[in-house]
Amino acid sequence: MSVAIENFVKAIYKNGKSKTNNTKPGNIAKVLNISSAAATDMAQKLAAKNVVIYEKYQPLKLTEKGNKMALSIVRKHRLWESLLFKLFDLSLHDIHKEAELLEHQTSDLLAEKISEYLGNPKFDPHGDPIPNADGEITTIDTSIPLSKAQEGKSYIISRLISSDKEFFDFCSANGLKYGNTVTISKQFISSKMTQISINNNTIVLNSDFTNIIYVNENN
Amino acid sequence: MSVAIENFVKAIYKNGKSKTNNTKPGNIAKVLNISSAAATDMAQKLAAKNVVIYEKYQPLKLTEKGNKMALSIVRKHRLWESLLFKLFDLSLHDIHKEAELLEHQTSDLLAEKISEYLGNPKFDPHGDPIPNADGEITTIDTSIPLSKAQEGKSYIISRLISSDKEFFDFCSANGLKYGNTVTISKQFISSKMTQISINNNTIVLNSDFTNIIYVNENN
DNA sequence: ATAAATTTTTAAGCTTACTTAAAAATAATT
DNA sequence: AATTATTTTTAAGTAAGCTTAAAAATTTAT
Ligand SMILES: [Mn+2]
Ligand SMILES: [Mn+2]
Ligand SMILES: [Mn+2]
Ligand SMILES: [Mn+2]
Repeated sequence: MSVAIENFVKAIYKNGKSKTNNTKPGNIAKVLNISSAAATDMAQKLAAKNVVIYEKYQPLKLTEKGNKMALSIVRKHRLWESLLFKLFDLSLHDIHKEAELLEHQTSDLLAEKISEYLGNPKFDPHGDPIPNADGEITTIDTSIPLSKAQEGKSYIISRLISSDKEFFDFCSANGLKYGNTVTISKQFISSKMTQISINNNTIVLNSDFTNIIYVNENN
Repeated sequence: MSVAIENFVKAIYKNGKSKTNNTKPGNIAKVLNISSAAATDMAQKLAAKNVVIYEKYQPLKLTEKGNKMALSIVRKHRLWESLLFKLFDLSLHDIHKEAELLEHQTSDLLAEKISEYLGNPKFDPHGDPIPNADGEITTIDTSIPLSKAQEGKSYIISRLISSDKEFFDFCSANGLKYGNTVTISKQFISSKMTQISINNNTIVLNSDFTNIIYVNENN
């Protein structure tokens, strides 16, 4: 399967999981920066290959085969991110960009070696779960967005759901990183802002940020 | 530049260096497993891009630009081989196969990070020199093939010039590996065989092998 | 030097992955 | 419910990177 197909299938998978949940060709096209026409075309070709279920004007769905494909690519992506993050001094944004390419040129054997080397990690540096070699995600995600965290409580950062450079730069500059502890000092309900305390600093975040920073309770 | 172009340019570079020294389209085609027609076609396109000098029926030559390209890809290939060999339990044949793909999806930034992580190595696990970031090979290769080594002398293995799985399997099974010491017990001139001693074992190698195993004098 | 064999080039055609422009269907608004 | 706006699909076309088959040039052998 080509790089174009792999990215297409992965985009359907990811958009199916995200809360917008829009897997129509037009949306996939937007994500991949191609025309809707190209996306429709690809969808029809993948339907013939039994990777996608295509019905005119309907959202795209992955077949069992398509789902396996997507999870295999996601696994490779997240393993690469984990390895690059561990070995090199690179930002979350940079490792994501590199992994976006490397994921398509990685044999199953190499993926196993990377996983083994890292001690078969269950999460990547963004906090995203890494599917196992059978394409299964066994972990259960109990995390909530910062916007829903309780005032006064302490949490551990579990996910940074983004691929935006500026966001990651901001996070990195302020200690907002997987595994670090934050305390919610105030939730400004009407203005949808959240005031947190991290590393003895106080930061007020708007909802753009508090909706993509996920945390787990700190027990 | 596409993967096809990068592999093409690299093939011209490598064939220009090898002793057969045949960079005509037909030979490049054979190396890349494509038709001669495809190779001629590509040569003409790359001439238009100022990467290759193309004259009908003549060997292909790289321009300065093409040479830089080739060295950049070779650098990435050899850095990947070095990294994979260091981190994982993979054969020389396997790391070569993986590097053949990864080399095309590696930013200059990532290449720098890999190089730095490895302590800016000058040779890869096959003993091939790694060009620096400016595309220069600064080391001088003083090694000679085992077939030309002197009876009774001791040498250090410096290069294994091949990409054949069976060859690497044989080498690995017999301790024939970059950096190891061999002693030449006998050169059978007329039959072109060489008897060596390595790890207290005696092995007789034919010229297929002694021409691709290179060594340096052990001072 | 000629003829035969081999290699290279040209020509025509295919698939993949795109594009833009128009037509058709769906979704939103009044 | 009808109109309008938006989205999706179809249609036609392009570039890259291949293929095979035939023509042209070079190389080798006689
Ligand atoms: Mn990522
Ligand atoms: Mn990708
Ligand atoms: Mn190699
Ligand atoms: Mn390659």
